[in-house]
Amino acid sequence: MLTIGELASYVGVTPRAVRFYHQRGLMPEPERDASGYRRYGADDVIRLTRIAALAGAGVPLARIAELLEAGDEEFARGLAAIDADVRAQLRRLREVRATLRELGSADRLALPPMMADLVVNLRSSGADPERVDQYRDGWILNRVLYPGAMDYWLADGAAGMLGDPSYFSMLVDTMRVADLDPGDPEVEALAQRSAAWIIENWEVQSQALELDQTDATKNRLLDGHWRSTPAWDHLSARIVTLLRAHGLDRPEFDGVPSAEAEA
Amino acid sequence: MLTIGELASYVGVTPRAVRFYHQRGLMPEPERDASGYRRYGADDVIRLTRIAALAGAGVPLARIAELLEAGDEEFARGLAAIDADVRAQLRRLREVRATLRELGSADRLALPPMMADLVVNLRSSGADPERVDQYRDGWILNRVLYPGAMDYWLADGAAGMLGDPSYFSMLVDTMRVADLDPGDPEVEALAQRSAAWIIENWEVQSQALELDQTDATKNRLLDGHWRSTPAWDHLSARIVTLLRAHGLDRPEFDGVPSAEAEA
DNA sequence: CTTGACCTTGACGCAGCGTCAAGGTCGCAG
DNA sequence: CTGCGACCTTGACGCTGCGTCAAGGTCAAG
Repeated sequence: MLTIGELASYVGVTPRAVRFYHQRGLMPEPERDASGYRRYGADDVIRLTRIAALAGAGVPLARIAELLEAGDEEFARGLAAIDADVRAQLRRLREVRATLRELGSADRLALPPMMADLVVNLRSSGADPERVDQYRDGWILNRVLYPGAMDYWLADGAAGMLGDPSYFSMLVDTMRVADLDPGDPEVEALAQRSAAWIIENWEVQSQALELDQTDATKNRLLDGHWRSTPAWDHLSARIVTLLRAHGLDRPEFDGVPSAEAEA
Repeated sequence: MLTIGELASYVGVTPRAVRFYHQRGLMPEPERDASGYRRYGADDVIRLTRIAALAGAGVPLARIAELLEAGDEEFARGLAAIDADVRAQLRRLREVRATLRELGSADRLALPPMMADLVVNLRSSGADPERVDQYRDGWILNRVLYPGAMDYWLADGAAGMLGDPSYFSMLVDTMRVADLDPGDPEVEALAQRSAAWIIENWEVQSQALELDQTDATKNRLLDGHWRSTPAWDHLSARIVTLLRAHGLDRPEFDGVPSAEAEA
């Protein structure tokens, strides 16, 4: 007759695991000797071996209990179900790996690759790192709040728009003017270029925004994120003004303080 | 400003998860409004998004905290470590799947395929199911107690021995005689055939047993497992006698009651 | 004013054991 | 005979990442 330690070591598990299996009803409690030690026989070795084989394959203990009592076909069906489970886990992990690769760096975290590329390029263009962080976070925010718009935008227009060198150069300039005086002529020049670019791409831009329910709370969050320097406030106010003068408007613009109110 | 439920739903997690992240220090506790509700802003949305992205990739929360504070290279190194981790999990799961396939049915559980095949064939040969169970369990026991012997045996001799039709026919007969009278001539005939077969394969058999330390406790377990009917007891006693008469012996034989003692 | 949907803190539950803690036992060496 | 170290016993807490009550307060709409 074996003690619990011997039993466990033969099968390759720990005594604690064996006691746990008793508690869960996977194995019957064996008889005790005079001093209260558990004493095991050949049957217990066999049963524990079968349990360990299933547990090692990742089968949940509750299911092991059923499987060991089940007939052969039921056993096979149970295993098939477990295999399907394992396959699902494998798929999950593979996706996770893909995600991890996509992440690659902090700038890629939570952003689709195309956006992330833009952020990375912007950073290496010598722009103020904190502004780049802010730009990146703005996209994250946008994506979370208006995922439909982002998807549409990426699928339909981004290849052309985000790859456009003139967009990138606008971006670099936008980063640069953040800390200038709002009245600086560079700010006004950038507002003109930006408005022109938006007008050119108006269709794609506004269509995208139709896909999600725009919502005052969300817009306030986005506005709040961008409103950080006087130059940027002025810039966005000017752009809105220019667009409206061109007959283009969006409900979202209402949150932006008008250039007139500033003065 | 957002409530915890809004924040959570935007990012796609539950309020409970957000509170948990606070507790673990992944996110700072935000300010409360007049009635004690947590109020969140854009920064919180961004941070939570980044957290959720990492958590969704299976990164342990403790590590997420470090990663979010880390610089870009450290971030990349951290991700590489996590990726290695995920790869290890993938390997594990793939092994598990292989094991599951190998299991296939209750008879294959905890047995190498070759043994399992034998058991399956034996079962379909019409042998008494309970005897087949006992035979199968005997192999499981053997494998657990003397794994070295099993490995050697399978690698070196099993292909020839276990595939041998005469071994299989012996096996079928062994199942059949279990409930006969020990004095039945069939039992004696089987003993003769079995002894002859063992003598023929003596080298492989005894070499295998040298690989593990044979141990009285283990042998008692094995003996106890087989000693179940008078006919089988007699059968094994006769086989041992015949082998010894041929000059072949093993320490393990000592546990088997001699045919003379029976009489 | 009443609902119903949120919010608050606090606590337990889940899987599968690992890991003390505090005490009793076994077997062997001195 | 006595120690000593390696076992055994039960009981209880710890780990991960939240889910899920419970018991109460709050908010917005009808």
